[in-house]
Amino acid sequence: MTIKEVAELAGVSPAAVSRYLNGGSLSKGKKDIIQKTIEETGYRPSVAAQVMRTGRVNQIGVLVPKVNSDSVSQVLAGITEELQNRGYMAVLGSYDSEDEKEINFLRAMETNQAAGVIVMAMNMTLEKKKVYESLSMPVVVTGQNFKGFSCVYHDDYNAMRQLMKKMIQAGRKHIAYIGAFEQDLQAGEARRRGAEAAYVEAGFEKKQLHTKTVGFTAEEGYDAAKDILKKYPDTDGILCASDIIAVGALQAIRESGKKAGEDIGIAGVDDMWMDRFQEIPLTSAHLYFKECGRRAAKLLMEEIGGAKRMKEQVCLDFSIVERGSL
Amino acid sequence: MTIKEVAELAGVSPAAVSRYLNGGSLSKGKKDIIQKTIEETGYRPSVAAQVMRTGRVNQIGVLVPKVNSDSVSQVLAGITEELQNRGYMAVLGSYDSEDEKEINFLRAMETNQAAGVIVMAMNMTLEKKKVYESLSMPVVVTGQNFKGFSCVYHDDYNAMRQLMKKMIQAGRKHIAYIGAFEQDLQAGEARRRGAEAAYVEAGFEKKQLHTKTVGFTAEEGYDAAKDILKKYPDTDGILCASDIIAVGALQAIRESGKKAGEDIGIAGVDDMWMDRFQEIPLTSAHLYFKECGRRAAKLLMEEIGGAKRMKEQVCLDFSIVERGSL
DNA sequence: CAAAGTGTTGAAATCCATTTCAAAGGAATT
DNA sequence: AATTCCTTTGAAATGGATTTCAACACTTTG
Repeated sequence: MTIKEVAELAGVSPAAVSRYLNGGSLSKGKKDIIQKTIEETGYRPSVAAQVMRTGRVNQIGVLVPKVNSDSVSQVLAGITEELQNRGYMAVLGSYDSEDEKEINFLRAMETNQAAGVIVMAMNMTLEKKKVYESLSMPVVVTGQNFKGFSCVYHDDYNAMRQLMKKMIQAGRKHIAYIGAFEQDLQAGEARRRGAEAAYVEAGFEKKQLHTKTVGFTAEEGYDAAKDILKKYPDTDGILCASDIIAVGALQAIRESGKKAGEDIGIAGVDDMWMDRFQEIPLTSAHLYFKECGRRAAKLLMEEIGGAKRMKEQVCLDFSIVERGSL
Repeated sequence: MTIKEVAELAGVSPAAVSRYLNGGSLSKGKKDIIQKTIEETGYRPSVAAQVMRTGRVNQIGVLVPKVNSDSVSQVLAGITEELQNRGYMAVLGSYDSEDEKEINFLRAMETNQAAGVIVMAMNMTLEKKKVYESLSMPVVVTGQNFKGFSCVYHDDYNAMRQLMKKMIQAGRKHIAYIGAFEQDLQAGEARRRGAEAAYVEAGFEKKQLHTKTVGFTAEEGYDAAKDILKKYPDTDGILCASDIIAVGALQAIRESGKKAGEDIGIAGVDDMWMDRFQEIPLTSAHLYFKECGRRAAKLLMEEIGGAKRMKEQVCLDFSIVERGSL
């Protein structure tokens, strides 16, 4: 079923049908007959032809790290929700620090004439930066502040700073920090700095803060905490860069015979659903992941619409959820 | 940069360039000059024009429930991985029991001329079934066995049957079952039947099995378990339709003053990463979610390639991971 | 040496909707 | 009645690739 056939059936020109679909000037009589014909035939215009002619596609490339964390899928959910509401679709690309694949995806999106791209936090190389800058479509970055692009990210620095502050307020003296690298490279960095800042602000010396940096898994959190507890038996507080890591650390604390929340304070970031179902409900910083995705999508829509001239850096708020594990 | 311009620069016809790109017959000399020209110009053919002409798009619609569980994103990861490897892209649609949106997405995929659709488990209404059957492209369903379509799903029935068997073997006599509805409607049903089957096979009477059915959240698992423990204080085993539910139930057990794994056996399904970090490591049935996604994508590719005539129902295996909570 | 077969080539048709342009009709103004 | 000004309309151009078809060059065969 093509526009031509519909036009013939309705006894009008294809141009008239096109105008009907796109809101051009048209007499009432023709409008009616065309509407009727379209309904009867179930005609839907060919997207390919439309793209061909107009050069506009209602698709957005979304580049996602393979890391299968809850936060990633929440951001993704936020993105798709917002895109869907605005009549756009998300085309998914996942990467796992394979730069080549990532670049291929971006290039593919470009030749697909996608309207834009949303990229979830990733480590940026110089080569990739060039590719991003060369893209002919707007780009929005989530999860980190990436100069030169619109971004939506969390206040990782202050979230962790606050947590550290609270932990110190809770009377902890010998604190360790288990940080995270991988993916959220920049976020991991910001969280570490936040922890250090509060630590130093409280009058401690920076070198007293035992720090370990691990991947985003409970296993590694477990190993790190085990190690810390062995090396520094007087540790009475463990701050983790994420709840996943904290869950691992909790296990290590448990095995050490000490009690989390009493002998050893602990906290993480992300406010995952299982936090309140830990033996000692886990204190955490709630980050608004879904909102992050939504905002990113909104920002992109604005850039696509041309309403926005300047890149915008959105730093999302957080809230500390105290559950007694400090 | 169009094919025409490239052709002119290379001193050949557009047809020759097209043949170069698509592997038609071409003399060595022309191949070389065309390759050189394409490299120099960075030409990439317009996807829209290709679709227009060939009617084929390397895009697959993927319909995902909004439920933000780990398993869903694992399946999704499997799907995108496989699709990407084969040069296809996933276009994401998420729904939340809003039939209309779901149907819209399918129709949109159809007019986009997507090569196929993968649908993650969902509850099927008669109206929707009609839509699915009317689609002009192949469909693969994951997470449930849906007559008339190719499917990849888990052996939910036997997974739960085995777990129940093991729980009974562990000496538990007063067992409760917390089932799940929502999304995986069929899977939830199969799991319940599996639990009941093993229960009856062991010589118990079906009505003795206290059953509750809840949503896919730890909160509801907690509430249900709390309720069960209050109503039936002699309960010594709780089998849960998912680990998420089990995590909630564990909390209820903890609060009741009893000890999981000793006073009360417990197990779930999904083998989530946090299972081994529970106070009492949680026994579970490992389901191969990523593989599920991969298989679904493979199946779809076969249908698209036309290699396959018959619909295929793939039932994936599972494996019980005993961790001592029974 | 003619005939048949093989492999290259480019011109032109095709896919389907949008948009420009000019024509035509009708209403309003002089 | 003549002119101007809208509005409505369809013919035709357009976008960028693929593919058919016929022509051509070159081998191979009889």
